[in-house]
Amino acid sequence: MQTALDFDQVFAALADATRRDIVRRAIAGDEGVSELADHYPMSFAAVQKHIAVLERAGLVTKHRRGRRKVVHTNVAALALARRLLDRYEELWRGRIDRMSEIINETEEDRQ
Amino acid sequence: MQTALDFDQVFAALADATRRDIVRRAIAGDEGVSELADHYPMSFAAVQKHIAVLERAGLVTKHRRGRRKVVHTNVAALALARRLLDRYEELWRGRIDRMSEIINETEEDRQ
DNA sequence: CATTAATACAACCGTATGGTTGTATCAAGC
DNA sequence: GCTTGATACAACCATACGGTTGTATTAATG
Repeated sequence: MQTALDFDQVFAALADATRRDIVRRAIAGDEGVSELADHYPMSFAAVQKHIAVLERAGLVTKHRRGRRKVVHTNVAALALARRLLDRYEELWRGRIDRMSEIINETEEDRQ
Repeated sequence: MQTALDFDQVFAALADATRRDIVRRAIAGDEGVSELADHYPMSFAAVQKHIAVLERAGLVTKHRRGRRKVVHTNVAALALARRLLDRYEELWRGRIDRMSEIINETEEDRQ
């Protein structure tokens, strides 16, 4: 059920084009691991590992659906990552007064 | 002058707490490399390398200011990263019709 | 219940990453 | 123009990462 979201893991997971593409495809949430794997020019096991990275980061989840395991993007995790970037921008625009208090590595945020 | 923004590099750069903290501090844009380095429990060279990673990703720039080189966050790059996440969320909310056309790895976006 | 499609996991390999120390360059200031 | 504060860069090390192949587990289905 994923505890605290770890920005290190989230951003590291997003730092790979294949994984971002998996995230995008898994938004639809209708493909299993091997179906996803078919889209990429690498082994099934490699894609499986990519999905595992995304899963550990909390960006996707797997749900058994018949004999497959369907991969589903966790939009909440994406939203949290986006909000961190938002706050940097707000900081820049000067909307926030006390810099130090706001972003003290919000690693302890819960989703 | 930084050409195309590479999401791999941007997200990889953000996948480290020290670097995110540097990004945050460099929003103020008033600290040089060694001043930044003082905040972290690692060698000056290590921080220098972190800044180099951020610079290569286009997230910060350095400008000579007196005898120091002041580090300055490039908010535009942050905004582009945020926009990618935005689009995933929009995709999820079903606001966009033809999935395939929209996010085909927008790596070729210019800033 | 035996088969087999689908997924998981382990071992391995080359390269990248994050840190270190040491040396070199650069530009202010005396 | 020499000194020195500030930054850059190279070499090195341990560990993590992205890929491979091979084997094991799981659970629908005939």
